[in-house]
Amino acid sequence: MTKATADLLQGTLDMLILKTLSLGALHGYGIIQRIRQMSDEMLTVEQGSLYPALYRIEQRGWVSSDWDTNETGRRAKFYTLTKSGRRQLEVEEASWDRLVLAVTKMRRAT
Amino acid sequence: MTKATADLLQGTLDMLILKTLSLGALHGYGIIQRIRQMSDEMLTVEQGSLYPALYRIEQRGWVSSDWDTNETGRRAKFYTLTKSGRRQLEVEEASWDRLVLAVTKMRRAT
DNA sequence: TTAGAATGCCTACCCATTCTAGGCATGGCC
DNA sequence: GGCCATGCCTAGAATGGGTAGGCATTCTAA
Repeated sequence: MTKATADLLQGTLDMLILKTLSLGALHGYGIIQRIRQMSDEMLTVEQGSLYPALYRIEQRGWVSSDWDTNETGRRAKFYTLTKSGRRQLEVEEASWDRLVLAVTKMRRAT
Repeated sequence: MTKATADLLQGTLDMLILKTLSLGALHGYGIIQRIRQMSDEMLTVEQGSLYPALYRIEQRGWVSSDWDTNETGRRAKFYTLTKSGRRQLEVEEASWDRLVLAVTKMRRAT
């Protein structure tokens, strides 16, 4: 049984959430869908991973949330990236790049 | 206090170990050094991460080990990549590539 | 010569994060 | 009415990397 999507590596989810929100405020369920489509269906985030992650991220001040109504008239909790969240996104992208670079070096080594 | 090296993402260590051993058998302490130098000092694996990882990896049949003597005459436990380990390395490199690709797509998305 | 650094292996415990597997409510559609 | 999609949430398991020790041997510098 081949999985359609790879498991995330631990530590990447925050970056993906912050990146998603950097394109505009969104509610949890929508974040999952947006990550799927932005990654061409390669990444799937489980609800059981997302909601605790959102909680953590909000505690750290990287997002703020408000209950609102979406375009179809349903209540949903919208998350907005804060200034500090935007900085955090840069930090996480930088260390992601750093790791990818390091692994690339390793892969090339002989 | 800035860290000289980033923490690894959970799930990358096995790949790094297997990759290192794909260049030739080596003992634990040497694996740590080789990972450091192959990554241009960007990656540091702690002993407390490495030895349990080697144990796991050996249990899974990806490496085999033998006590031997190194070039300086000291006893050390040398790990050798098995056939199955070589396949596993390919698998892990493929899913690493897949993840990097997916994240790259996400980063480019608007 | 002797202290300490480097080499070498190992373990117990901590900690963070993701996944599995549920639960619940509402709304749209057949 | 029944089912699926949308929407939020939680408890607990599993994973795996880090911290912080312990131990023995060899090399090196004061």
